[in-house]
Order: sequence, then C-alpha cells, then structure tokens
Amino acid sequence: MAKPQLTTQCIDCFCESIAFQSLSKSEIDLLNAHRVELKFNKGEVICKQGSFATHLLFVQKGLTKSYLEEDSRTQILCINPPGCFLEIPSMSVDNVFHYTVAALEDVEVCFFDLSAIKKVAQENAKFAWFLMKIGHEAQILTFDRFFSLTQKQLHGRMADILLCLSNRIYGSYEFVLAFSRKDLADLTAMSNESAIRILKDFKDDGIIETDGKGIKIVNLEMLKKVSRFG
Amino acid sequence: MAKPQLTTQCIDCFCESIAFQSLSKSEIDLLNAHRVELKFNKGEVICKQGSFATHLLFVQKGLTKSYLEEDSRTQILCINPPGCFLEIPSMSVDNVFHYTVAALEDVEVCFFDLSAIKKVAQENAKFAWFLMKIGHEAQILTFDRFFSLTQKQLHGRMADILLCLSNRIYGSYEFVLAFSRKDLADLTAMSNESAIRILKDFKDDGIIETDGKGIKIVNLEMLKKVSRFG
DNA sequence: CGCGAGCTTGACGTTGTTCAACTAGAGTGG
DNA sequence: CCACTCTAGTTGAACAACGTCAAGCTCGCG
Repeated sequence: MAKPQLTTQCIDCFCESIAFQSLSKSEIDLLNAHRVELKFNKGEVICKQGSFATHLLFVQKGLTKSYLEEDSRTQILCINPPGCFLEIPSMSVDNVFHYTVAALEDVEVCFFDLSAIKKVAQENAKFAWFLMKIGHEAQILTFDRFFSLTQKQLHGRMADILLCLSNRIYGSYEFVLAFSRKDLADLTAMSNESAIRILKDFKDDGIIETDGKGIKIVNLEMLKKVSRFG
Repeated sequence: MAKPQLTTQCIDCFCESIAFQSLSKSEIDLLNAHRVELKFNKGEVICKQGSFATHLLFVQKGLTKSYLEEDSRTQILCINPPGCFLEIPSMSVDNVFHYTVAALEDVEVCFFDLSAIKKVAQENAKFAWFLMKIGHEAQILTFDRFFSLTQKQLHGRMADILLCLSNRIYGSYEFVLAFSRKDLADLTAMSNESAIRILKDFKDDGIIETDGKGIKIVNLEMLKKVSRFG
C-alpha cells in the first residue's frame, strides 16, 4: 500500500468545492493538519464494514463501490464517482463503518480525521448543513435502489442500473464498465448467470449493444419502459 | 382531518428532548411560532411521496409507517415508533417528500416549518449536528433492511422483521401487531400469501405463537438462526 | 342474519438460482 | 513462439423458490 503523503493542501484541492466555501482559513488548516492521503490499487479494500471509523473519506480520483457484506453474501449499495464523500453516516452515530468501500480502478483517497471534522462541524453550522445535505442526497439515491431491488424483476432491475450508470457515473449512453459481470450481479441482487442472460436479452431485443465490458444504450425509450414495467 | 391547534408549547413538549437541549429560548420560540399540530386517524396518509415538502415531521404519539410507492407497488421502509422525526432527507435537498408516511393507529404529529428549522440549523451547529445524527441513525437502519430484503429468502426476511419489531417497536417478545398481514408482506417484500405461510411455518416449528394479530416469540435462538441462515 | 374485509389454504405456473460444462482471453514459463 | 493455466464470461438443463389464482373461512359490524 502507498505511503502516507500530502501532495496538496486542502486549500488547493477543495477551494472550489462547496464543502469548503463555508470554512474559515483556520478551519481549513485544522482539517488539513489532520488528514492522510492514500492511493489504492484496483481491487483493494479502502475501508471495511465493521471496523472502527476514525476518518471520513473523500475520494479525489477513481471509481469505487460501496457494499454491504455478511456471511460471504454481498450487496453493492452504490457505485461512487470521484469527488464524493463516503462513510458519512458513521460520522455522527457510532464510529463504526457501516459498509465496505473498495477501489474499482486506481484511486486516490483523502482521509479526514473525524475529531477534526466533528469539531469544525459543531462550530460551523453551514459546514454541518453541507455534510448533512450530501448525506441526504446519498440516502435518497438509496431509496430508489431499495425500491428497484425489492419491487422489480430481473429485467427491471438491470434496466435501472444501466440507466443509473449512464446518468450518474459515465454521463454517456456509451461506456466501458470498470467492473465485472459479477459486480453487475451484486448491484442488481441477482446471480452472475442471470445478469449475463438479461444483458443478452437486452442485446437480442436491440436495447443495448455489448462488446466485452463496453455497453451502448441504443434504445433508451425501450430501456426506460423496461425499467418501469419490468 | 383535525383542525390545526397548538395544545402545548415546544418548550413543554420537547424540553427533555435531546433535540432541543442545544437550543436557546429564542430559537425554541422561533420553531414554536412556525409549527402546526395535527391529529390523524388510523389509516390516514400524513404526508405523500412526491408532494412539496414545507415541513419536517415530529411524531409525538402513535405508530406510523414510511413507505415508497410507484405504480401501485409499495415497499415499506420502516415502522416508526412515536418520538421520531420523519422526512429528514427532504429537508436539505429538494424540498420534496421522498416517501409516504401513514398512520397505523391514531397519531399526533407536529409539523415544523422547514424555513424555521433551516434558519436555526444554519446558525446553531449543535442542532444541525443533532438533526444529522438522527438522519444517520435512520439511514443505518435502512442498510440492514436493504441487505435483509435483497440477500435473504422469505424465512430470513420475516425473521428479521419479527426481531426488529420486537426490539425497536414493541420492546417485548410478545406484542400485538398494529397492522395487517398485508403490511407485514409489504415490509418483507413478499406476497400476502407468502407472509401468512411463513408465519404458519414458524408456528409449526415452535418458533412463535400467534393469535390473530398477537405474536409471541417463544424460541428466540431459533428465530435468530433463521434470520442469519434463512 | 347477511355482508364484506382480512385471513388462510391448496394447486399451479413463473421466475430465478444452481450446477456443470464449455469458451475465450490474458498471463507464465519453457 | 507455443503449450499451460487461470479467470471471467457464457450457455443449457434441472430444480427450488416464490407469486398468482381461486376458493373457502372467520369475524366484526350494520
């Protein structure tokens, strides 16, 4: 694993971020003084569900996945684009990580000491509000997934995920997956084989084109229809 | 529907609540001046998913259910004991309710004007932190349900819900459900008939005793085992 | 006494998983 | 440069899990 290093100052990295618009110089200095920057290789676990949460994560670069795990079963909660905060809910409650985060590609993460975050947040209400807001946004996303996974059949679930990846992560109707079919299956709460079969169905129906890890949505309307009624 | 009325002052109702420990007299007055108290009858919808969120809800009395709905499909997120805040995630993001809340029994709800809440929270960091914390607690509960519903089979899901009701809601191994089998089915993402069959299985296996809406857990260890491996 | 809503049960069909076999491509060592 | 191996991806067939449908039941209520 990479050695701790601080290549940048918070004030360089985040000065444009909404997060830090509300922070004073001294508050930024405090956060900056209590953080660690690390690089992770593709596949590595960044923080583990159940372990003691001493830091809040900010992913500067690279895709990550957050997932729940228990008894060798895993459920991916979310694919996270770079520029996101992770493990927010651990912050205020019990200082235990409630999901595992792993790197889908090479990733750069900034770990902020929770005591420092907490100190600033309990003095600066605007910053607390900001943290709350990004936590809520994540939670609202979770609601959609909750509904999709519990109420829809395989085709509908897969359609939802493809739409979500297209919108939130890749910002295009054509993209190359950074992860395996198994991950796609863990995202949609189905078996490996089912995920493959559904993709094939979509391909046969002219909804998508696939080429290895490449996926192109060619019939968006149809995909949305499947998402709704599948 | 009951007429708006203010039977109590916030300072009476909440003076013992953690929420308001961090509030000044003037802040309490502000919240108090911008709130409405309403009573709802069993079965009534308190706030509707998709509608404009102008208030934060505090349930003073009575059980409620929060659920997601779309195209006549419903998924219950949570059964809420009295003394809880609801629709927290709507507060900071887009002012739209993201789930529906309905009364499972006669209920008393206090609606706090969001502008007032926001004003206080953006000035009083301790209060913002408190709101964040209760939001996070709800989110962590959701993770457990997320995993349960997506990764376990019917028996495991039902066991989880029975344990949850016993722990969080009724605080006893013996309780009388405030809702129907259909609700139990919507909680566990299964069909009405399956819910009934699973309960019967549990009864046949000596894990629970049932009498109409009454449920008694007689073999807790077994139920936990089913929760884990079901 | 009859009505209706919620509850219960069995039979049946569908959906989705599991298992096993096979394929393609990427890395490795001779 | 060619076997060899390992992993991810793919396919089909058998099976289990679960939902749907239809019918009957119970109990509270007018």
